[in-house]
Amino acid sequence: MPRAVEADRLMNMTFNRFKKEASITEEELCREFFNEHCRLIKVKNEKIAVKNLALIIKTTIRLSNEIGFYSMSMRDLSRETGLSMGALYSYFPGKGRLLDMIHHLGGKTVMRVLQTYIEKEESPAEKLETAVRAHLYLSEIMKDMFYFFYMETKNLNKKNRKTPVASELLTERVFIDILKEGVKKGIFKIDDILLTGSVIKAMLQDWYLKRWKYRKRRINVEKYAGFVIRFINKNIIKELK
Amino acid sequence: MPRAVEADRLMNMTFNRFKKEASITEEELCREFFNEHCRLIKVKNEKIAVKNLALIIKTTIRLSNEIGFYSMSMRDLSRETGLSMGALYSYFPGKGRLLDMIHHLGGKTVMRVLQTYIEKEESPAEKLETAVRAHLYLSEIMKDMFYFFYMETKNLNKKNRKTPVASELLTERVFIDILKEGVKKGIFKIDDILLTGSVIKAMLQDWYLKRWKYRKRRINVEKYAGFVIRFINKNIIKELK
DNA sequence: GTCTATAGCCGGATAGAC
DNA sequence: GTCTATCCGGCTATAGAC
Repeated sequence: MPRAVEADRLMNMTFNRFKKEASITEEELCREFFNEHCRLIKVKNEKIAVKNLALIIKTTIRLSNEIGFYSMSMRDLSRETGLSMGALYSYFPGKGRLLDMIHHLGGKTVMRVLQTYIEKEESPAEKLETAVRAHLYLSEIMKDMFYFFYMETKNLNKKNRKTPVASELLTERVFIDILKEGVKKGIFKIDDILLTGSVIKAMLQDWYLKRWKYRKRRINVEKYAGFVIRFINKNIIKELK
Repeated sequence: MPRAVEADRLMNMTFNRFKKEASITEEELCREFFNEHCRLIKVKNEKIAVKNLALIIKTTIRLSNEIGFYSMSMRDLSRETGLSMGALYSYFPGKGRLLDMIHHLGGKTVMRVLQTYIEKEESPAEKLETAVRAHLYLSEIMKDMFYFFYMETKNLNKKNRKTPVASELLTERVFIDILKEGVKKGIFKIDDILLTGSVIKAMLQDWYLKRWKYRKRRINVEKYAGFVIRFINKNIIKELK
């Protein structure tokens, strides 16, 4: 591949480019949230509702990540959002349901974005790199939400408790499918596809579970992505170099 | 290295061998717990205290892993242990302190065992394999406790909140030091030691954070350990094969 | 739509009998 | 050492005024 073309291709995958393209704005997500749950939301004015939902969701995630969802009282949420107790309850039916609703929103968003990006690529090697970068970049944009998802699963009600497990397996499957395709086409050589998929997922999760560590060490998401991709490739690319 | 000798060396590192050698019994840990905190424990008869502490700690970890420490009420703990509310409070000063005390015990145990095993080895390559296996095997023996540590950090009181962070960095450092030594001796070739250490840690943690996944797939700890070691080695051993 | 005030309940902790 | 009975503070959730 000519150097210029390769450089151009790689340019597509920078974090800034992804951020612009994906354009996952708080407002857009909250509008989706509002439309999906309008039956449960007493406030009917969309403009007001979306604005306050953004505030409520953002604050819930922040407080939960600081002290845990269960430790966060409705009074805390009221104080930090500036909305009264009564007002809060016109945006969701109860504390437990709020957690379920946020989880639901997040799960949908992640899979949608991931799939969109992977479908663009042709070769398994490119698909893999794209999937790794898309996952890492997405978790960088929505880092608080990713952390929140991971830590606050036990507080979900029984009906939704399986959602994170399913979501874990679903994103892992995306990687496993790419690996399988690569092996089939003779591009990858892999001893254990299932375990390779697992550790890829583990490395991706580490990025948002140990944010404090990587921030302190001044490692940005692009550097981490590059490292992870090379680390994986050493194990799966036939005759590297 | 002759085949028989290598086989013999590897024999030392099977999970069963480790389990026997390390001999980390519940009772021994609880005796340590009792001696360390006897000032706070009202029950003075060691035999009774150790027996009930074992019950309390085990039940606390089980319930916390099911529904979260914060969701677990003292009444739940009373019901599940068969001890009355009053009795529970003669074993620890309060719910919050119980959490701190269990964390303290666990952190100490992990580092002690890890260090003991690593010190036995000579070459960096052997040290690395031993460290990986010791960490995985230990987390297999104490899997509930490891999971508990990871998930229940936000509920610690402020004074102890830094303990898990410190512990994360401490065990990571063990691996980074081994990597550095290997590079210095010309055995390893590593682009980024810090990041390599990070992803090693991430792969080790995945073992106890996703127990359900690996159990379902019938992957045992030895298979996982072997895979992880090969995965790492492909990235750090000079001129493999 | 948002507020204040309050109902009603649950959970941590303890006193004191055995 | 362990139990039962009870206190009390803080929590979620709602009623009703504005």
